[in-house]
Amino acid sequence: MNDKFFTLPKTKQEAIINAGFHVFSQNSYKKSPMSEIADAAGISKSLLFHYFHNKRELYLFLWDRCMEITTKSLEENLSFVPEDLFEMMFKGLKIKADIMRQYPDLGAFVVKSYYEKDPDVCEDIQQLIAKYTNFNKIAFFTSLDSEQFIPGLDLQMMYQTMYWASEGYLWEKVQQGSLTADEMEADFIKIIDFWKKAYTKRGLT
Amino acid sequence: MNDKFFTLPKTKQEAIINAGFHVFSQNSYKKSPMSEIADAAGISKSLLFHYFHNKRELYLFLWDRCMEITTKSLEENLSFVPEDLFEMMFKGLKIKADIMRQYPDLGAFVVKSYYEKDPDVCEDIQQLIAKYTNFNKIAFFTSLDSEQFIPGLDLQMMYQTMYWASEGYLWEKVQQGSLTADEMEADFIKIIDFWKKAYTKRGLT
DNA sequence: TTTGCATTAACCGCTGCGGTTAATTATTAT
DNA sequence: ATAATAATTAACCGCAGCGGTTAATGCAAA
Repeated sequence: MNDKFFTLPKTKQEAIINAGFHVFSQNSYKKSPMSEIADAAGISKSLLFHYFHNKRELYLFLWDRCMEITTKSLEENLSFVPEDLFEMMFKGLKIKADIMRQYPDLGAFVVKSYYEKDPDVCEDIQQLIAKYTNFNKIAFFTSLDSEQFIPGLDLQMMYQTMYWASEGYLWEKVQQGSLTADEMEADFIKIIDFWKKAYTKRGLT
Repeated sequence: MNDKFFTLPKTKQEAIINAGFHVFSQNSYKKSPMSEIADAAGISKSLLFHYFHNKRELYLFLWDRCMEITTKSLEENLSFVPEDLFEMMFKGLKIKADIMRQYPDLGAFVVKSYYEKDPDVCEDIQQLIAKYTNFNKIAFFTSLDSEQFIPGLDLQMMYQTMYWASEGYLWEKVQQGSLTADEMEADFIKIIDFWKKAYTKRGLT
């Protein structure tokens, strides 16, 4: 790729990146036109080809940025890991919200590219994916077998359903196209509070 | 459309329908080629155009079938509505599983077409959607303010998170492409059992 | 063998794609 | 002011793939 891309003002760089995330997350690789990305970024197609020599290069670059963005965010925010599961969960979702604030379609892009079949990029992605063990699993680092939960509760199932619920929530909001990170954070405070009350000993009454 | 379609053996009819659901659920309306649908159905493009005069017609027909399939399934399975919320929830998910068994991509097709923006079909879909108040809301018909739940529990939040979790579960499985209805049913038994234990008075201990 | 139907191959005009080239605009140096 | 240089785009190219049509096949019944 052309290094001049990095001399661009950060806002323009991110406009292009987000445009890429958006288009590639909505369509398959093959059916994601460079022209559409350029339009979404507010530049001409020619200029986009000036920075990235071809579509493949842009796509792979975007994937690389994904990893960079998320790992960096994790490093910054998980310098210390909360003991409490709910704290942990909330922190994880907050990180996700923060990323989403800046890169609204990054999450969808990751998922889409994860299942991309196009032979032009498929192998490269699969190769890079190995490193990208995402932060959904961080909760496992936290101790689960604590005294705080109501006795007899299936803790693994508890975590599983909580995870599914947050995914379902996100999916609903994304589909509606109305996911602001602020709203998300506010909702998750309520949701996690509900779980805490329902699942821990001193939660209710 | 050409009525000869209905004289086809049911298996072939459903092959075409499922092919349509599949392609239209993976791509936007505009980027869903008829040729791809024909291939997936195992027939030639010409023959597909013989049964459906144009793409729009096929698309609208598929939407119509969606409504038909789901409403019919609801009528058959909800002749009586269980009082218990968890029974209700399980029954709803079982219905969804049954449909998915026969039409694996129906659900995804509905969602995709719900948010379809193409002016060729957008208005028609939006018009038809009004009637299609889906069965996710049926749980509301069941009495929630029962004595069975542990006191102080936010029942609306409980239902909401349960709903999100089932959506998240389904999404995960669909993305993995590994959604067998049997596995799904077995999982839901376990999941709902967990909720029942956690949320009702006589659940644990 | 012929009729009639199911099915497809081949085709058509056109759009939109990835990518290039030449021209235009904006910026800087002199 | 002007020349030189860089940023940006309009116009273009060859081609693939689209929706849809037409003419040709295969094939069973009469």
